[in-house]
Amino acid sequence: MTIRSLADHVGETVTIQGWCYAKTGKGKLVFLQVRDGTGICQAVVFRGNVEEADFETAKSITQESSLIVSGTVKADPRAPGVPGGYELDVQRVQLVSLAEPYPIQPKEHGVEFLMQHRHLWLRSSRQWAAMRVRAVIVRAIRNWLDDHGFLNVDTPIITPAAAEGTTTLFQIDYHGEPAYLAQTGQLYNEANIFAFGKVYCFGPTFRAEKSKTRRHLQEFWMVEPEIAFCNLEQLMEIEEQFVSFIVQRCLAECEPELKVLERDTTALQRVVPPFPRITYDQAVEMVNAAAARGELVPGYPDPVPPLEWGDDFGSPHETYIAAQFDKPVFVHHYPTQVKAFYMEPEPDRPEVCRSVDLLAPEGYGEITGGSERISDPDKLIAAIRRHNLPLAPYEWYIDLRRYGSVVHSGFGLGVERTVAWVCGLDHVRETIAFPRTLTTMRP
RNA sequence: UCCUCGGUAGCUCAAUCGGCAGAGCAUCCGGCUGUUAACCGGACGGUUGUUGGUUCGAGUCCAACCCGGGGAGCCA
Repeated sequence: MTIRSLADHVGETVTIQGWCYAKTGKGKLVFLQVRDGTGICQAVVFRGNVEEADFETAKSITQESSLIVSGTVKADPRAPGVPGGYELDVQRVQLVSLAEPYPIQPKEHGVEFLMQHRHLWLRSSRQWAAMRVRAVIVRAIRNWLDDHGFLNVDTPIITPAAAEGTTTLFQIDYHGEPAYLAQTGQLYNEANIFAFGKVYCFGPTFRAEKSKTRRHLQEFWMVEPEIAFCNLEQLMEIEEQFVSFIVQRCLAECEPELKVLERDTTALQRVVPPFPRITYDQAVEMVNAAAARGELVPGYPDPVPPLEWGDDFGSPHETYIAAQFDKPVFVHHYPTQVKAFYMEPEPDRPEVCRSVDLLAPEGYGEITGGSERISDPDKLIAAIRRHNLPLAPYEWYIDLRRYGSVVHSGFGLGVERTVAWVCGLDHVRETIAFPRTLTTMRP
């Protein structure tokens, strides 16, 4: 019997095993908020309805003590909880283990304190809700890809030097040879599509960036689909279907969780195809027009900074652009010089490339980044040289263009940013059970 | 790396001009039949991040360092 399904058992006598989330009392009444992992339910212990010993037990129970309660399920609009509206009229209370004084109280705490108690903080309702939404998002990701002909082929986490500069890579010792934790599985994905057509990898990735913002973790999860016989326009169609499915699945399955998180779901209901598409050129114009008017960036104290054509967007630019739309927005055809070497330049305008980022609304930033990949071996070799990268480590990658090359595209979606956006959380550290931030590795 | 804000009781915070270290919550004891972060009464609780300096006197002023929050750059 789970609290999640309490509504289906009104009038029945049920047993719940869980933990005491909170307790209040009033003389001959004790109200226990009981958690069982699926929700929170109020258990009402009235002195006249239980054995004297059980009433004394209920009175003595401390926050987070483990317990087993039996009682009759009653619908009562006064009953708090998740989903709420139902409570237990208790007949039996059994203490399993009395908890020592619990450090986390149902009130405001500082970030540092909560992070030090992450192993306990996870029990709090908002953290519980976010982890459950994350699990639904992960399942939706896999379901959609599996149902649309993508084969899950995971890529290595230990990788040799990519030669793109190792400052943002975590180095490890590979039997005497330096190796690095993967930042992406994309190059391997490109090998895999030639064997399987459509693939995705899904796993943790690592960035040793000195980033200390609400959007950054040192270790984060990314799903990277890659598709053979797919150009940039087709890629955007796939992305909008994929992202919309994820969001709609959360709306369908996570109503209690989103309520706990106090998420305004009307913004999420709008997330259906098609998403608006603008070019980098148009985005620069928008930004510079706003800068000329001295417009403020939502959430920032400063006006929109102006931009030179050819510069990559900063966070304030992305936030401003995304705020002009009430859905995620595609920005495509970035300058070739600011993007990775493997992105296909536009044939009749090589200063821009066939790349696309998807910016989430409400300041959650870039949630996907993708592109059409260079499919001609000579163009790829030229691009590698232009970026001053050594050819030797990329020989296998160039090979992919030598043996049956095709137009192909792919993208990566950051799980934590997606969870933060869907949940309306203001920091990605709350979207993963044990976040690795610039300053926190414990617990 | 840079900018910015902060560090006082287990937690969240206060302390006026540099002049006795204070509350609420939590915990413990007592009371209450509808509580929602309950309420009422009582008790317990301090190396003011560290080191040095100025001063009759420093939580408060100065210097250096440590730790944390927010942001920039970079990125998903």
